[in-house]
Amino acid sequence: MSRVTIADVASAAGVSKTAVSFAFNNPERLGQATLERVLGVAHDLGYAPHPAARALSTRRSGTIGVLIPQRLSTVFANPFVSELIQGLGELCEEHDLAMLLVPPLDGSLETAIRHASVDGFISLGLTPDDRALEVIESLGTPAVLIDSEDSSDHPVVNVDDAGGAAAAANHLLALGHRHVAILVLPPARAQMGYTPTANRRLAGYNAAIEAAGAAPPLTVTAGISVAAGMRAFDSLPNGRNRPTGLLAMSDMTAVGVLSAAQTAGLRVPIDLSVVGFDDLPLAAWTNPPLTTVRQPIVDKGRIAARMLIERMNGRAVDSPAPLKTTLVVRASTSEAGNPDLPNAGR
Amino acid sequence: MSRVTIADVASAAGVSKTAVSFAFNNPERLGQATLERVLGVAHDLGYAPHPAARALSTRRSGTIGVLIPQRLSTVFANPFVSELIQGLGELCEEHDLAMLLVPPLDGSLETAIRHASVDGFISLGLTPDDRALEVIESLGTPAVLIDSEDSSDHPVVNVDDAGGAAAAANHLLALGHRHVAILVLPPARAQMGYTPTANRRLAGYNAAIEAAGAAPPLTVTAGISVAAGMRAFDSLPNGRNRPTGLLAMSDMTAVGVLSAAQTAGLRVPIDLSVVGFDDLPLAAWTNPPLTTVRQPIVDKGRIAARMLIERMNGRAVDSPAPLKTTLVVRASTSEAGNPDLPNAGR
DNA sequence: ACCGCACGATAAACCGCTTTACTAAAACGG
DNA sequence: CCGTTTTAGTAAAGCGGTTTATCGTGCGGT
Repeated sequence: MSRVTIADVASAAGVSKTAVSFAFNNPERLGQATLERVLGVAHDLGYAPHPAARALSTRRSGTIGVLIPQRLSTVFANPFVSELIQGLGELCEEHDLAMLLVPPLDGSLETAIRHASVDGFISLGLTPDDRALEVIESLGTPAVLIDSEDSSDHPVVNVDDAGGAAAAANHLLALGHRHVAILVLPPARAQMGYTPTANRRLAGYNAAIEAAGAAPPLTVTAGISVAAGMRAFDSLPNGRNRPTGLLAMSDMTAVGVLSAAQTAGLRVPIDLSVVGFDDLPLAAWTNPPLTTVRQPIVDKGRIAARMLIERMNGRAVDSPAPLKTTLVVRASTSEAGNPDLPNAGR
Repeated sequence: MSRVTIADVASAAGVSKTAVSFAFNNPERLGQATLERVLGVAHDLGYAPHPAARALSTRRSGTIGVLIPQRLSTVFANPFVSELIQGLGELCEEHDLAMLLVPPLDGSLETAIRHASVDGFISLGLTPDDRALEVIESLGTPAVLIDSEDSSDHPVVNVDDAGGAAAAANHLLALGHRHVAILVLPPARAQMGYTPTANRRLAGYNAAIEAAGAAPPLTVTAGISVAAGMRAFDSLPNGRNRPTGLLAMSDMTAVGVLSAAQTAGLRVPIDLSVVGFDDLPLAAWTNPPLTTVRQPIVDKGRIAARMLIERMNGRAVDSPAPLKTTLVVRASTSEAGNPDLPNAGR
């Protein structure tokens, strides 16, 4: 019942293990006749080299690891990750690589990293000083960071978060909104500051608002989920103090706001304008369709994977310029209503 | 620069490799003093056993493989997979397992399977006679099938597709729809028949329609994507031959229909009722919110993972009864309009 | 007839860890 | 005080491949 090994093939074909190995990895070193015979026997026996043995001896696993900063069930609730994986996946398939999801192992991403048999890591949203990255460093495994800060150690692929955020804020400001609230992303991992991404977006929002001379915005922390968006909406001040425009750092959060606002009896966008971030596919189908900042998530994955593969092949790469973000105006934003009119009740 | 190995730790601690190994895997076989010393040295050196070496020698990789029947970019465009991964992920984290995504390797799932270093496989939507499963068989790796047919070889976790489909069809019929079309899922892999899932749902729809004595439904093949849904809608007969009710086998397809129908000037649900399948989270936010058949996707993942882990530990498990599906009525369905009235144009 | 050289194939070391004997020393029982 | 367990630790044999260095052989050249 046990797996057919290289020795089985060798003896069945009447050659040495070396010959079998060469048949697969170095065919030109074998005579035509034996090559075919070995390959034939191997195929008949259904032989395939044991991945772990191969990995041990070649020091290559043919796998890239994707560091999941939180529990899989929370991270995969955000379609952002799916998009990213589509991009990463494209390159993986192109290069015959498998993809290992690496979530924290009993709470520790560091130990998970140590246990992962991969040739390279993609990290999502970790600050360059995260302990996890030190471990990767000490392992000598190449890595590419997505949504991080420029770091001397690893190349980073980012988008123009600040620019996108500013565009979103300016959009609301141009529509006459003067009372705006920001829904800021929580830290990726416990007891750390905002993620680099959140910081840049926050800066972008604030800069635009300040430049317009509007009131400093209210900021509320809201996770990346519909439920978090609903909670965030509910925690907003009510009545005439309620902001007329909301800047969410994630489409999922924005969807939650949409939903909570409407069940509270508000009309979107008439009573409340909301703009998201990401432009996930679902942003086009929400009710109303979501105005949001588009970032090229799939590209991000593609580019990061391409860079990682380069690094895995020993070539140096440097971080590309931040990818463009663009505001996509749909139907969740409109002119600010007259704040003196009574709003629909809650 | 090279990785710190067990020999390094051994010599640094003045013991044998065996002792170091015992320190981690068999602590009780070491004296208190040496145990602590070894552990200390190992920690200081940042030692972690090489995963491949460990896997080779223990014949365990601490990883489960998820067979992706198509390209990652197409499969992950369907939030269904994200949900499933959330379920699988919960159990993986609980049992300290990593998760390897295994898409076809140059077009062949079989070779991808051979190259995957995993302790077990989860398969999505493969028929029990798929060649891929034979390979798994020959490897002696345990597997659990999701959305397949009962098979003597592997346990299967399914939902009550037929029941759900019948409920959906009956819903439309009860609303007076007599002219209904079915959007059936395409085969999972080239040159194969419908997926087991598609077959069961089709049977459920047809049984209900037949029982109601309604006209045999038009069936159109439509992939699981918004674009496919849009195409499917466009391919429908126009004018008074256009069905008044649509049964989609996936929420994504249904969303595409929603969108295409509305841009064609139809009002949903007045001119066209559509019901999806899955009850993905996004079904609640579409415009209008989608009537759909709910299946417990996350549970499916959880249960499948639990079963696989049991099997990996040598215990036999048998397939559970199909999980319940329930119709969730939202706003994309309503009474059939009078077919004699002119419909809004296309 | 001899030398040198491709060519084809192989033996053996190695990758880094686990685990099965096996041994030396210490504890124990009578 | 001696034989018998226990305890603490080790040497060495795998696990299943890859790869370097080596070895026959048949062949062309002079």
